[in-house]
Amino acid sequence: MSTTRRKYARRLPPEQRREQLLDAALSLIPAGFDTVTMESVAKQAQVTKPVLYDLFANRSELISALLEREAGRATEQVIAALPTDFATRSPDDAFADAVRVFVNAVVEAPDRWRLVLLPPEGTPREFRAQVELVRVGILAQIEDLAALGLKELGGLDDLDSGLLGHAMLALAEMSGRLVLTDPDKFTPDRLVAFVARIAHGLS
Amino acid sequence: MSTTRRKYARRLPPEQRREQLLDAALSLIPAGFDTVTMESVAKQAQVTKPVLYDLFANRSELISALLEREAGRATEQVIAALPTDFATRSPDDAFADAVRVFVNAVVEAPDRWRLVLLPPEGTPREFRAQVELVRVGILAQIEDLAALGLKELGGLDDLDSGLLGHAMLALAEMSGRLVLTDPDKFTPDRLVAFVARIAHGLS
DNA sequence: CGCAATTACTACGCCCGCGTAGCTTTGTGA
DNA sequence: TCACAAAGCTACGCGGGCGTAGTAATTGCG
Repeated sequence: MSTTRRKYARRLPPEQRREQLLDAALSLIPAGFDTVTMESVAKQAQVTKPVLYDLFANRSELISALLEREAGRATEQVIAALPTDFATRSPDDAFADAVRVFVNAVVEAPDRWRLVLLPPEGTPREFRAQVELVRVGILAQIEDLAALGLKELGGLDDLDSGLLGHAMLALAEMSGRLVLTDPDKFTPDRLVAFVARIAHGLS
Repeated sequence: MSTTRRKYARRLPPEQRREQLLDAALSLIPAGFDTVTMESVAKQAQVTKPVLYDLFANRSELISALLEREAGRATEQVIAALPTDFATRSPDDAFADAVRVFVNAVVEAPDRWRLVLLPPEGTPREFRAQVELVRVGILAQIEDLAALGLKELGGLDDLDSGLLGHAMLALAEMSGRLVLTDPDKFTPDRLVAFVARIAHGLS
């Protein structure tokens, strides 16, 4: 019973192998994080475990590296969405625009954003912490912007500025989720129009 | 080396044992769902595995029973929060009141609601599905109410009624999350005042 | 063309959670 | 009081994911 030897996988330099392994892992996530085992990733990448262990010390490191990569890319997209000026537009238009850019980012990289907005089963604590961290950063920026906007508009002293940022973020996230779960019904345009209407109602 | 025999646990009728085991499981959840193993639950309840297996066929059934119990209790609380009439109050007041009742429910059973609003690591697909189902039901009710409210107020044709319900739910959930994570800063009163202000702004 | 470095593979051992077979204690009612 | 049903317990086998020690194929460079 000569155990048939497996065909050698194509040799790859570590850099490339690393990316390929992360891609393999990413592709498994939709089925739930628990299915992202060292075994399954190796299999998915058509490679054996020791190869995986050459590049990532253990499961934790693999997951961590994967999430770092994706979170980084996601963050960049959000940063791009945040308005920085009120010179040209009124604050509520600025908010609507930010939501527009954000929703478009979601539409363009749905898999990535599903990870953030609708995390699958078994999402590691670590990742949620990372997302939360980014969220807090974003929130701070939104709050600054909101404060600026309020000052510019004036006379909205009855609006709780400490909650406004949270609400804006909540609405943006709601929009992102809706466009992910039901893109036909909830188009970017429709969502943006709605949040614009809400923002407008406030002033 | 006579293996010292463990002291017999107090004998309990199945009904009672069942509840106790579910309580034990519930108490483990904050540390993440993965830590809710048959072993850990048995240990927590000061009982051995076969006892557990007498009452729950397998891990899946245990978790399922636990979630069913908690989801049921949570649902009752929400149903109670929903307004049913507009006779006495204006629609935006009705919404604010609903949020008030809801936030109070969260404050009164934080562990339960943390499970729903801030699910811990390893939350089973099954539970998320269950929550989602309830959510959809609630959403439908909210949408009905919102439609009714809009009709009553009249002249708000520019407001996207298909999104209003989602937004209301999103704000309510945001409120629940905030009161869970930072109860000192975000008191029920403050949260309610804020959503009331938003609702008011719309009309 | 052959050899050394690099990359990949085989084959284990370990641990831990699941689930079960079969025995032991408790405590109630006849 | 004691028998026997109900409730618990011990002790194991299985499977699967983790991580590693040692070996084999590939490939590029002289």
